[in-house]
Amino acid sequence: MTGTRRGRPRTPLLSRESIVAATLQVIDAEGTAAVGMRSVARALGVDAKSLYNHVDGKDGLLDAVTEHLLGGLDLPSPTGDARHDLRAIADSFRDQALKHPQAAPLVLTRQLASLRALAPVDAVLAVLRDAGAGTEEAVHMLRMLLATLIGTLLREVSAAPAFGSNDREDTLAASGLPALVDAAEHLARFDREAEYEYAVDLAIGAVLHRLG
Amino acid sequence: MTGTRRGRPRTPLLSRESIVAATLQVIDAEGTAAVGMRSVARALGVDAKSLYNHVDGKDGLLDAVTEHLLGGLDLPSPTGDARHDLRAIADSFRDQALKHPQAAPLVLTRQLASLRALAPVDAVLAVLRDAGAGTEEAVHMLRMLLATLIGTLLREVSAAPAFGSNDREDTLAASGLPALVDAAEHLARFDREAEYEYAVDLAIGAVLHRLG
DNA sequence: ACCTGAACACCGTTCAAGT
DNA sequence: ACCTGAACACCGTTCAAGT
Repeated sequence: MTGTRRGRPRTPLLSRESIVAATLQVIDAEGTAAVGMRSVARALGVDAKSLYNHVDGKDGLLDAVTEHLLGGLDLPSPTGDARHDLRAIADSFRDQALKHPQAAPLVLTRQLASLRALAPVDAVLAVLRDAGAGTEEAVHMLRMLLATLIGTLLREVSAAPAFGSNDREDTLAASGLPALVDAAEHLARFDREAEYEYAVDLAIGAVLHRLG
Repeated sequence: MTGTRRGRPRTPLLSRESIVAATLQVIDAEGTAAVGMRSVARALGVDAKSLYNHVDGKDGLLDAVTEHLLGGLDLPSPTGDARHDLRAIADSFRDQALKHPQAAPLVLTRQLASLRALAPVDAVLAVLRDAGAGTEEAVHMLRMLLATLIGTLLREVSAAPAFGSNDREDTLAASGLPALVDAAEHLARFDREAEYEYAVDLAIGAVLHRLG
């Protein structure tokens, strides 16, 4: 008979959150390439196959991490000054991405069919609408700003060509390309903060200028 | 004794170029994820280990492909009109990336310490200098334009969030986020060509506007 | 409900051979 | 010089068991 159950319920060893946390540990310590069912399970002192009870394979694991990171965004409350508000949203995006620089490519490249991803989109659209953009125009502007931000952050976490951080000045100077030789000194330098500010301010300025 | 050699020299089965070509075949047919020493070797009718005679492991294989694609860029000759020239350079970059859409993330994210990557950089700097930018300013502008272009193209080949191609209009409308509900109709549409033009023109316009 | 043992079909890579 | 056989240390994943 299937009557009363015996034995303690035994609290589970794993949870979605503990798995996500362990994955971030692995990423911070050894990079995205080191993430695997086995390495994450090892960090939890458990067998790799156990993860399948909480997460939908390796791809689902990475989705869970991406969703967790997007959920950690803390969006600023709007002040009414469009330039300031757009910049503040971009900053909060960047802050969150740089908390786990090695994990940033996940947030910046994985497309998630999740409501988590939509809050920042809504925030940007709201600011643009308040600044006088039509709905269609606001969507174009959102996408342009997002492209610039993503391109900039990918470069900042070394997941996109920087032209500078890698190439040594003497290599550039020896290239024989005239404009490049001229600029070698500046190409060889790369100040992440300054480059971020320049790119994002220019993009935001362009959008606001178009709004008149 | 080590005298005269006997037997025909036998022309090699493989070459760096044939390997790169086979890799592109695999990528076009099954995507970057399907690239492996074994799958590429299979496409060539050869053993996986043979590739090591021509290419430095899997990473070297991907570098070779990236370098090949960058080498295929055909840069336009400058006309003296900065807006037109910058746009033409961006277009040639995009054309090359879209020849193998599945391979595009390679060119857009791998950083290559190769002279091949420097020709387009020189071209952009030359146009900016001619338009009156100082060397340091030109480098900042180059990097901003590159970030926008890379972000845009990554999205175009579905390697970055698009907010639209994936999310269905009804999902967006049901999100409860007011600005997003308002724009749901436009967010659900995504015209690659139009979005590319909007983003790149806005970025180029911003740079030229700053140059006065 | 949650964890694991056995098992499967994969990987990239080295190194000593073969021609 | 170039290709391969044998071998190694890895992967992700399924499924039937155990508690």
